[in-house]
Amino acid sequence: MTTKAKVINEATCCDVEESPAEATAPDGGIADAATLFKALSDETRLRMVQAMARSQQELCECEIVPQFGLSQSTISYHLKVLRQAGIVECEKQGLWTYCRVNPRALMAAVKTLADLA
Amino acid sequence: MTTKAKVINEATCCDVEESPAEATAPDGGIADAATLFKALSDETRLRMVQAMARSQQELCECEIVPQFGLSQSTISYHLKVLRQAGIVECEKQGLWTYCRVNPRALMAAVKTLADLA
DNA sequence: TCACTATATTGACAAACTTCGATATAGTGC
DNA sequence: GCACTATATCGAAGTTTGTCAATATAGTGA
Repeated sequence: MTTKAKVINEATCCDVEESPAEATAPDGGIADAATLFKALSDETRLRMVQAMARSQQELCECEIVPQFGLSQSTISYHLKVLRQAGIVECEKQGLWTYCRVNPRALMAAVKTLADLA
Repeated sequence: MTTKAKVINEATCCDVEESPAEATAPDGGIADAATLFKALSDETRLRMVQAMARSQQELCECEIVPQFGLSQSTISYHLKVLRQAGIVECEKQGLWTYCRVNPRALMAAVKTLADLA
């Protein structure tokens, strides 16, 4: 590896040969982690997840809508983003859709982050 | 709380009185958490953090640039985002800027995530 | 001083995201 | 069937993000 310590007495700093192998290596799930963090990067979605986490029961989407002052279609969109990232799981029961946090997805993110710290 | 369990025998689901107090309450740092996750939501930035975490020494920005196939200004931009989110810390030494991960910021994110799981 | 190096900033542009209203889909109950 | 409810999807508008080339700023060393 060409990792370089703080040695000031060097001519130039940037004569590092490129290592695309490392850059494009199958880094375990960095792309997945990015998707996950992107889903969590919106304040509304974070609050939605928080509401689900705090509720002991599964939350119905129609209970979420009035709490956020956003249109139903917007909430539905955010829920979709969260579902696609695997952060929440929803179950349809007749007309209603019940949602809950998927702790395993969050814990995977925790692990990724902890490895970077 | 009007949190509702899975009780199917109800007329309508949505006669929940709005509770903006709960929605706009001073939720400890949800906005900060969103900023932090936003900084981590880009694959390039995640890889940059990963590179810094893996390197035992502090990394010089000029070492990062050739590894990502992106322009110097783009890398500089991403570094700025990471710095502003508190995820990395940089130190200028003459011409070079040395960067390292700030584990405390990452651990704060870990805590936020774990609380949601 | 001058040439060179590393980094930051600016302006432009395309792509992606967030939001809405309108509309579509589908279950419930009369 | 019909009216009503809950969700999903679509299309449009406005905002934000990621990227680059060009340029600016600043340190180094002859």
